[in-house]
Amino acid sequence: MPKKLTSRSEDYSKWYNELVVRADLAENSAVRGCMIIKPYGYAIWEKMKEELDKKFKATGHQNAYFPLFVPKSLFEAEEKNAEGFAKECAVVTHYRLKNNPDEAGKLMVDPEAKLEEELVVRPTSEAIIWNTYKNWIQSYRDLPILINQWANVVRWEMRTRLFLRTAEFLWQEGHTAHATEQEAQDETLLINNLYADFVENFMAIPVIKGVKTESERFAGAVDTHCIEALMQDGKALQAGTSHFLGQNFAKAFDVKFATSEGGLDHVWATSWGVSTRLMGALIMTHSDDHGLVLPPKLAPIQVVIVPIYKGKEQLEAIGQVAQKIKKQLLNAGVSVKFDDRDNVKPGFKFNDYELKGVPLRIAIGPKDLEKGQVEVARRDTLTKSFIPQSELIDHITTTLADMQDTLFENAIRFRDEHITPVDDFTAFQRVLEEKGGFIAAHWDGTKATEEAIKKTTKATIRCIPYDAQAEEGKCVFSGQPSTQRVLFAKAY
RNA sequence: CGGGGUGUAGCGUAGCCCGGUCAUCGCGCCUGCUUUGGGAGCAGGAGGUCGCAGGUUCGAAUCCUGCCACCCCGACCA
Repeated sequence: MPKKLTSRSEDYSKWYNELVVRADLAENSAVRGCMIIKPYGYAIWEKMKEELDKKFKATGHQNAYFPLFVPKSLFEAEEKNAEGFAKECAVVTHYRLKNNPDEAGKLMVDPEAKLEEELVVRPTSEAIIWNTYKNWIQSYRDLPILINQWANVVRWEMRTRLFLRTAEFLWQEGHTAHATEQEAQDETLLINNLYADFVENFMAIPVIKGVKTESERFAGAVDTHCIEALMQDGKALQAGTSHFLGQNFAKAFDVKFATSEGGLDHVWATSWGVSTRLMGALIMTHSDDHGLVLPPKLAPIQVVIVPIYKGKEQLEAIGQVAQKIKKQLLNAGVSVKFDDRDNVKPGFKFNDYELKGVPLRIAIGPKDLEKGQVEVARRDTLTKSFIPQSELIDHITTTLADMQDTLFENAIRFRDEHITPVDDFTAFQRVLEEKGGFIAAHWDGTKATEEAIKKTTKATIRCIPYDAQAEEGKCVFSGQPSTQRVLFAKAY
């Protein structure tokens, strides 16, 4: 755990924000609660998009795009969904500005240009998409529809935080329509497992797969499946969700299809999404006091080559070797940058690439040229070693693979050490206060208990894990009988 | 919307209690030379309506009033 994160959450907050800014990932925009994702940060997002897209397509999904604006009447069609998001909607009411007659050079909203019907800026796209699906679906032959869209959405949150909760954020949202309940249930599970696979094996962030309780469920869903991650400060982060929507939206938007048996039925639906929030998870899972640590699979730059030289002649000699190495690495499928900038010193570059989380750094100086070696530094362990140039490519590829595994293993170890089984409420509060992390405790299954625990401890039920084992016990709060443990935590 | 805090150069800050050559310092930026194996050194330089608007005073970054913005803690949330 980074040493700057050891005391109060306030320090963590400061550390996190500073890290984000200094690692050149993002900054706050002039627009309240919005975020400017800088090129280096966006490159990471693009790597994530690319990998997710591959997975979606491999499972039969297609990309499409739907409008940013949702007419209010459509938005309110599915009552629970509308109610759940109503408090955080940006709304377009006018379509024109005009010159302000009272103040030269200033504009005002033209009262003549009031929209007949307000447009909601999508906080999520179920409404506009289901209104469209209505026209696309007549027969069971039109099903399933398996569509994903990459988009921005707006949720007017009270308090925002870079990557974790911004007023506008980027995400993908999948919206599928199926002929049978079973098929929709299978889809929900398929995607939640796909998310888990992506987050664990690509981002090296361990997650717990599970189902949300009723009060944590997506507005309008029958069931919400999720993946929950644990951050270094002991708080949980919902990293992705996959919802089984039942026939709620089909009924709200009157989407019926002719079944193969000649009947008429409402279609079954799912929706699912992950967002730029995952980048927040990335930062808070792997980073240390030296900056970001990126798992090699999603690092935009996997290897950086830094020359150490005096004068042009040395730079040229080193440059030749560096270019050769660069070419070999590129051929081996490794992304490389040769940083021959002359206006900053090597020490500056070392620190800069550590801050940016570049997995491996190769330094080449005159001494190395003589010995036919290079210095290789590893970001995660901050260790250095000298490698003969002849063995370099092998060394790099195996080390990158090893880093990916090691980061994941370390994160799993941390996570597992922070899952604490607890059987009485005093211990519950103490563990939450002193240690943080997940608490595995019995729960009587009632909303009232969940509410009461949240009120007294700020901890919520993160999920009922898929792999929760049947076990007789008593609710940690009410003492009522319970059949399995659920996971509690303070969450972002 | 409740409670607390902060607004001084691109960023981070000193000064405010106790009004008067106080607009301080660091980072960054520009120019030049020297540097380059872990965030360079020296010299010179540019950059400010002290959040905004009133008020008190001979005089306000400093005191008073109002407003605005941001941050933190609650409620809400991917």
